[in-house]
Amino acid sequence: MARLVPSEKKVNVAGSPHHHLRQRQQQIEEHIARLIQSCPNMSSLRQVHAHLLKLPSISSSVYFLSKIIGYCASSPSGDMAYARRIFSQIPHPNVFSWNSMIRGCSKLQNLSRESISLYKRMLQSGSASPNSFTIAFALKACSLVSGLWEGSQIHAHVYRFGLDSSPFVQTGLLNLYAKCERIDSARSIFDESPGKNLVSWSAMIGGYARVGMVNEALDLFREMQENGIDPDEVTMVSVISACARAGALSLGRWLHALIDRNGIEQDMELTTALIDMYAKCGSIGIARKLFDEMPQRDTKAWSSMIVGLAIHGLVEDALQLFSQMRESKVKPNEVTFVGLLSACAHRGLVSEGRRFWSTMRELGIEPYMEHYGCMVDLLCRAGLIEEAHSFVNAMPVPPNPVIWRTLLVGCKNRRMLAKGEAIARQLLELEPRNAENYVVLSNLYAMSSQWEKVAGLRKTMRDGGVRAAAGLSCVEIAGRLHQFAAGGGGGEAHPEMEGIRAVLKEVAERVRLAGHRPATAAVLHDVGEEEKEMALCEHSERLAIAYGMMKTAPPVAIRVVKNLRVCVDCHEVTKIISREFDREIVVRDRVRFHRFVGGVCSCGDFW
DNA sequence: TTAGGGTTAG
Repeated sequence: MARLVPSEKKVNVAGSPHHHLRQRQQQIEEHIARLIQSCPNMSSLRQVHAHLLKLPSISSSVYFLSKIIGYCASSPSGDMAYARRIFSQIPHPNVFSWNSMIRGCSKLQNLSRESISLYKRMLQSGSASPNSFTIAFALKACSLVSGLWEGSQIHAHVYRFGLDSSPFVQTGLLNLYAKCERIDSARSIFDESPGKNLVSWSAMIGGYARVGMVNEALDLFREMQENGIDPDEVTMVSVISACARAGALSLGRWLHALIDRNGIEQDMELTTALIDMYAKCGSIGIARKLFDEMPQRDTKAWSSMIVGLAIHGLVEDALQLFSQMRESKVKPNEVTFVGLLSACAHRGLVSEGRRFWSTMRELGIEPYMEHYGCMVDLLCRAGLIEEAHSFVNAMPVPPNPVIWRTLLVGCKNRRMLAKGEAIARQLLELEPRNAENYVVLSNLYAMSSQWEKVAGLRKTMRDGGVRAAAGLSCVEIAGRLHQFAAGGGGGEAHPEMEGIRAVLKEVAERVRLAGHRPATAAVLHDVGEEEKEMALCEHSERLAIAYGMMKTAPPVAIRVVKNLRVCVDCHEVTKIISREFDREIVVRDRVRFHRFVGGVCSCGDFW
């Protein structure tokens, strides 16, 4: 179109030849834009491109070529390789051409790096100055790859180019810092934004939810409404997922009611978040109902339901759901297989697990650390420690601490002292500051009555300033979360501790009469048997359960969320409580659910 | 041509 463009020096007066020329040019541009936008897919775009190439005055126009790049960048079927070829033919790209390239690459995880380097090239070339679009797209790319360093540089450019007042730029920066877990920086951007809108509030709430700052997310959600801003489906996804993490069922139910009351659209993302929330808060039945009623389900919807069933020990249902997923032609992804493999591990289904491993490879899904972790866990739980160890040694990527710790736990459970020590050496070399590693090894020593080694480990931890994480359990009573720390300690004691101790005493007596003998080996302290029994009785979940017994009556279920795994003794005792006191007790530990009814646990004592 | 959202081993 270059030949059609009038010289800037000439005056563009209405009625003059230049004015007509300009009008004609606009008509052509609009026609081309419509033609490109109406393309249903890439092949028809290619046809349009080929057709227009016959007109040399148009085919070399920056406007026309940029429109084609814009199509590739925004259409779901867009082909960025095609866009790249066209872009390379533009000698002097304008800001729109650069933006389209940066945008197209920023939308795809595997091209995010290219998006950032295009942004750098744009600055170096000096052919165009970035505008708010450029910055928004480049920041998006940085947030996708957690590129904090590159993002900070763009943050500096924002001031240099005077773009700091753009709400799109502000939200882009907020989101970048939130995705890079720099939540304080994100909050500063948020606090300093003069025109907060629904998008910025939602981005901040989502940032808190993602890093597990659940209370902050929920507080901000309330504050947003107090500021007269109504949440939409995107905001709700963030608060619902915060509830899922916290295990806050009644709050989650209240939010679900709010969605219905406000007529917020329940799209696929929101329904999936609700399914995940109900599953993680112990109401797997409601989760399943929501799933069954979905008009359409994508990979994430299927995966979240499979994972939900798996953490509830409903392994057969999870596997059956996977068959249905295959029948419905929805493609499983990496996460689906994490769910399936962990389901198999929790039920000891070794051959099924191996089969899924092969299926995954056949579908062209390359296993990553989580999948290896599941396989090691699967083999260890089935007692195949040697095979698990060989599997780890044959991994094409270096095993991470989780993998070694899984193996170590396997050794501990089978009381394999020598092998456990050897693995612990590798683990502690890789991760010397994680208290959990010492605790597992210490338990292995305690189970083998190696008290001197237990004492030695405790000294190493003390000298190195490594502190074990406190066991914490929450129980929700009338919509409020009450937290308990192991031993009743860890800060301020609960105001009703006296009553709780009385319940615990009664529980201990009934449990003893039921013939239970405490499994004291789970206690790592080098102390007498009686003290060990005492220590067990004050594990955080026992305090939480006792409080639940105190404050509620059957048939209300006692729902406990714990930050660590349940120990063998607590598991046994909770089974007995559920029978002797006729209480339904649902415990979510760090990994999965245990539902105790009538003296039986849903995990089948395999966890 | 712009911003915010759902599933992931122990």
